[in-house]
Amino acid sequence: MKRITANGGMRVKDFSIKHTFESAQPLTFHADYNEREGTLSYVNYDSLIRARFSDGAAACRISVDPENSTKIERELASRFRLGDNMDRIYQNISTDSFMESAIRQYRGMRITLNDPWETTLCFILSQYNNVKRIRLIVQRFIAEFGPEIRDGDGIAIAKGFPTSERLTEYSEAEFRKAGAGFRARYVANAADFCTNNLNLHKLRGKRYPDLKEALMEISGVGDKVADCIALMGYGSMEAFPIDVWVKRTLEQLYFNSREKSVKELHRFAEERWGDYMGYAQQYLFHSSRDNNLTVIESNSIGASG
DNA sequence: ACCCAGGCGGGCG
DNA sequence: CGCCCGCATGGG
Repeated sequence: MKRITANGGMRVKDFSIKHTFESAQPLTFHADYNEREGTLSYVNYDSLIRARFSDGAAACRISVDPENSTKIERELASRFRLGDNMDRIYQNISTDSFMESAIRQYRGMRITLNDPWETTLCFILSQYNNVKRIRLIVQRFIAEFGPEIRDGDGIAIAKGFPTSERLTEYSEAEFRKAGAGFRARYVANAADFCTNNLNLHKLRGKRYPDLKEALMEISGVGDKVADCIALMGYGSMEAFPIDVWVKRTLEQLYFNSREKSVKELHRFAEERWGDYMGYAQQYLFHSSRDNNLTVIESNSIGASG
């Protein structure tokens, strides 16, 4: 699955940087990806991670700076879950023609594994919001509240993701000015709570139900956001975040467009996709959203043209 | 102009 | 438990 080649690069089967980056995960909100060049850069804690990717039918080729290739490759392997057994995952979530075509269209899209606080902040900002604007706000947070990242000579090269501790030094009004809107209060509460009351790193290793319960103690983190944090901040594959897109799609595909409660949909997902429901959710979410956006765009082009 | 977005807390019955 | 409401703000 992962092979080290002679020049130090990696080849990874069933991995697509494009589909992963575009699937509205925390990385999407703050990383810088140039599709034409195949370059990705983002800050992980205090270091700037840069890599070049080329998606291919057989595998994705990844090359990094040989200087500290071991460290960067370890970070990429963790962040993109390069160790996942995609054959087994695809086999388990290919339950019907919709899932089969989603896998065909977005093959290689991975669930990412991100820092728990980074994930928490991103998804608090995501509520009742759209992807483009979430990205805008997250990037403002980094620019205005994030730490300066410096190279070996002390020269500033980037800004990093602001820790909860750092954010306690700013006020709700400042978060509002950065575009957080009504979520500004949740951000202020969460930053304080996760700095003084709840150590997110100590939740690692907790079972999914306990993890979710603990996360929901944070004001501004409800059922859906807690599932997002469990999935993308802790790697709990039993988490199945149900947002407006997933809800609509599940109802249309499997319930003849009849309204179902989130609780019923959770039960349905657990029964249908079991241990890999988190992955099933990401393919449902991304394919329904991406195809819908494509339709809207082509419609508006046709109407205005 | 109107509608929507990876929802949540709070108030109500 | 379920239902309903307000919420800030940029883009289609």
